[in-house]
Parts: sequence; structure tokens; C-alpha cells
Amino acid sequence: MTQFAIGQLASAAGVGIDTVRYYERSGLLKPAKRSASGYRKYGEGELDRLNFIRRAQHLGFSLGEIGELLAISSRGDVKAMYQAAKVRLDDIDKRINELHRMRDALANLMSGCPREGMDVDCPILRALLHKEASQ
Amino acid sequence: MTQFAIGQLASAAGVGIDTVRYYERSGLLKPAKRSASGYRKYGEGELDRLNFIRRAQHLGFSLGEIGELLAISSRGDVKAMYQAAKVRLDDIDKRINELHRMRDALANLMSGCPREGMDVDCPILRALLHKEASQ
DNA sequence: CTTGACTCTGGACCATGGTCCAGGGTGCAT
DNA sequence: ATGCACCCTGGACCATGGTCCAGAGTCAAG
Repeated sequence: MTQFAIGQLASAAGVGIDTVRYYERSGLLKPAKRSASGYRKYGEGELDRLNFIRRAQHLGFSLGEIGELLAISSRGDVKAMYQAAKVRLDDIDKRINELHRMRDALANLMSGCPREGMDVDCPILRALLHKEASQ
Repeated sequence: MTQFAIGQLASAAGVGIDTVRYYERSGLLKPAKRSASGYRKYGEGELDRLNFIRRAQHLGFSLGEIGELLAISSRGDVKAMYQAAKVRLDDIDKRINELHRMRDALANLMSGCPREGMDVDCPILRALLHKEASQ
């Protein structure tokens, strides 16, 4: 049975030592076993858990949500898993839509901008300065 | 010449009183004139400035960037304005792309999920638990 | 003249996801 | 036995954009 010190675990998972301790503080990792001198000792299970966390982050889940995902996963609750993914997906869609709104508004203003010359000819400035141009 | 107290200015601009004071602290609004008793006094200029800030936020600019936009605007520097907009647009595009990556990965996993039954059949769980399924 | 609404200040606090620090103890190799 | 890398703790700090608080002063209406 392989045992890791915190630094080995952290570098195996590609995170910082402080991050591992932070996850423990936050309840994402349960308090580690300790050596006689108080050093944290980890096994493969904790590495798996850290990798789970990294992958879930990559899919856009917050650490809070990831805590729930870990519980869901340990129950093998497929339905709850799907629903959590749906919640995340819907939120991502909302954020994409909001960013698209900004993108389009900005691109639209930029397309009419002479890029030099007088400010009255710059739609970006006009939009920021006057209500009628901002919609 | 119309004069506002801070509460009137704030509600005219649709922001909180604390927000106005926060903007002053942050340098977005210059320190207001004061009445004999120390109350802040505002005019139309400050309302315009708050509206400028709100509109720029709506286009995705951070308060830090908005500070620069205000300076650019006061110089009527159309070229700098365009470039600031370009920086913002590129960043928005990056964020949209990242969110799309998440969205597609998540939607892809969800499409193969039975939504009930055993965990080995749920691609979401498999992706989080195992490297080979996470790409 | 009192009451209620408004304003002032400095500072703490919120969420998010860490990151860093000081001051000390431990483990191992030379 | 000494040096160096590693680990421990509690707490402060980062950015972002505010929000809230206590304790005090001010303004206007009745």
C-alpha cells in the first residue's frame, strides 16, 4: 500500500500543497491520517479524489458543487448526477448568452468606429456618453 | 444648476449609496464637493459619469478598465478607445470559447447518461472517476 | 423641540479559490 | 551532528465589486 506525504500527493495531482490543505479545510478531502509526528499520510484514494476534483473543475463545477458531486458519486446516484450536470449546463448557457450579448454589442460599436479622428464619430464613445446610443 | 445629495444621485443612477462612496474611494469619481456640514454635493456631471460607468459595465468592462475609459473619453482619444474595446472583445471571446468547451464536454457526457440505473453506465460519473473517460 | 430620514467616517465582511507567511518541528543524508 | 528539504499551525492576504455596521452629526417637517 503506497503512502504519500502531502508534497508527493500534491505534485502527483498537479496542485499546490496549500491547495490540498485548503481542500481539507473546506471539507472536500476528509482529515488525513497522521504519522506519529503529525505529518499527513495519503493513499491512492486521496489521489483519485483530487483527480476527480480537478476534472470536475475543468467541467465548470465550483468547489461547493464538487462537494456534492463527491457525495453523489459515492452513492452511485446517477439521477442526481445528471441533474447536477443539468444545473451546471444551464448556468453555463446563461453565462454564454450574457457574454454573447456583450460581444455583439461591442463588436457592433467597434465596426462603426473610425479608429482615429473625432470623438463624435466614435460609436463606442457615443454609447458610453449618451443614453440614446447605448441600446 | 441642480444639486443632488448622495442618496438622490444614487437613486437617479440606479445604484446604492455605498456604491457611490465606493467609486469615490476607488478613484472612479473624484472627491465630491461638500456642503458646510460635510455632506457630498453632486451635479449633472457626476450623474453622467455614473451612467457612463453603468453602460461600460454592461459591455463587460471591469471598474479598473472603466477608470481608463473615463480618461480616454476625456481626451477624446478614439484610437485608444477602439483598442480598449478590442482588448475587451478578445477577452470575452476567450471566455466564450472556454465556456463552450465546458458546455460541449458536459452536454456530450449527459447525452450518454441513462439518468437512472447503475453508475458504470453514467458517462458523467465515469469521466470524473477515470482518466480514460475524461477526454 | 422632537422625530424621522438622511448623511458622515472607518472599518469589517461577503463569496471564490486559493496563496503566502512566520515560527517552529521532523526526516534523512553526509 | 549538521544541514537541507520537508512538514506543521494559525492567520493574513490577493482580486472583484460591492454591502453593511456602529456611532455620531444634520436637516426638515410638524
